[in-house]
Amino acid sequence: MAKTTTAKISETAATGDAPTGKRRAIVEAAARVFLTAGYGLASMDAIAAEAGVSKQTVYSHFGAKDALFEAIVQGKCAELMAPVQLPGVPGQHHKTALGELARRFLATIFASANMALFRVVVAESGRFPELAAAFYRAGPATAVDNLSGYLAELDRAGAIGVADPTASAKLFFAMLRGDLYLRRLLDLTPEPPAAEIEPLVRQAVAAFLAAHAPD
Amino acid sequence: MAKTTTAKISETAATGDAPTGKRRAIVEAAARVFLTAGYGLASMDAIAAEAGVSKQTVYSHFGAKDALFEAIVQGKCAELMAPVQLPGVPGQHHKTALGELARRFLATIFASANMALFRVVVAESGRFPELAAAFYRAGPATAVDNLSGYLAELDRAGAIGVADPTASAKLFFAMLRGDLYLRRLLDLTPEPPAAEIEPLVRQAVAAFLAAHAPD
DNA sequence: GTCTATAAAAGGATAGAC
DNA sequence: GTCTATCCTTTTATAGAC
Repeated sequence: MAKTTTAKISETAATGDAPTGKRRAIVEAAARVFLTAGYGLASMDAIAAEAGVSKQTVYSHFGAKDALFEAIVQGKCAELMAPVQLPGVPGQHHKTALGELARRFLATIFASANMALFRVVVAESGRFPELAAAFYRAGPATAVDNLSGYLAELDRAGAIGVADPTASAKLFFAMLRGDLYLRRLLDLTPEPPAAEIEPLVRQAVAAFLAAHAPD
Repeated sequence: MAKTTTAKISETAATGDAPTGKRRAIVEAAARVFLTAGYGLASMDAIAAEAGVSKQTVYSHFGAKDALFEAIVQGKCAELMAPVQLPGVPGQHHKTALGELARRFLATIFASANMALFRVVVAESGRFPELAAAFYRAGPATAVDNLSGYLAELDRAGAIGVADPTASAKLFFAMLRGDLYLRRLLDLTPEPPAAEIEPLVRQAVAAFLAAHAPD
């Protein structure tokens, strides 16, 4: 609809960005297809059709199926883990701060888009080891780094007792993932509402603090 | 080799078991191919070749690709989770018993064969929801059931304080999986030796007991 | 039951016009 | 840059001989 006929509007930046929006359409379509069908069963035909462009256009932009897959997954890794940052408010009590972090963490990792990404990365970890490493760095490793710094502060302040901040941070997130993470990975249960994660947060924070009493 | 020519030895039970051992060969070959390539990229040709039989023989036994996949995964689910049973020795101290259970649990879930199975089940959970459910029941659910019964006993005996045995059992296994489970899922690290899981066991048991003090 | 073809379709990738 | 049409390979599944 709305043909521009022969007039060539120069809206294309040399390398990357939206020629007419087709590249963006391809990226979004590829994300949908790859994250639902998986790498093996996703077809370039299906991606082109979903994007509303020809297959050749897809190849012009990304060259090959594996390159397109890598581009999609790398992009998703960068964007989806952003919310899991440091506790936030500086003056608040550490129990409150940990609870806040826990809620944001669980909301992020249990989100359907994030679960779909993780499933695909896990499935293709053998064929695309760099993607698995990128996912781990962008997600779990970043979360642990942030929390361990905060735990070290709390230990210095005498609020809690933490001998190995990194190990304790890993333990904290592990307690939060819990059994529900397995059920989400296996697609046995839908994205849980806030009411359902609240008991998990309480259990994990309480257990963590009990295991890290000061002194 | 060793032709039986026309003589038909009646060693074939009506439905399931080894005609000449070919069915077994197909099952083992299909397991290898499916667990390394994944469902989408695994081909019936590759399975037949790996088994050393013709493709038609594979189809004669299992009918279709998805049926073969289901048979393989169901079989693996049943066999691989067997070692994760109750603590074992009846008279021992609960701290020792939990440590023993923890070691067996981690050795089981971190085993390469088990990780490969889990990756495939996760990847295909959308297309084969029954397999995902079967895996969860045979593995995590069974482990939790066993432990929660033991925890309830310990609580009645006053050894530890457990308000919700199921929730506490889930927490225990969650602490054990920890960060290393993610790294194993993503194939970022090989099967860890006993020396590497020992600190995790100690950390988890200590934290669990600290969080479940009696009274 | 098992094998050697073969059918029928789908997939990744490319050529050439506009 | 984008499209249509096409090449070649692989794939699932089946027919028919032994």
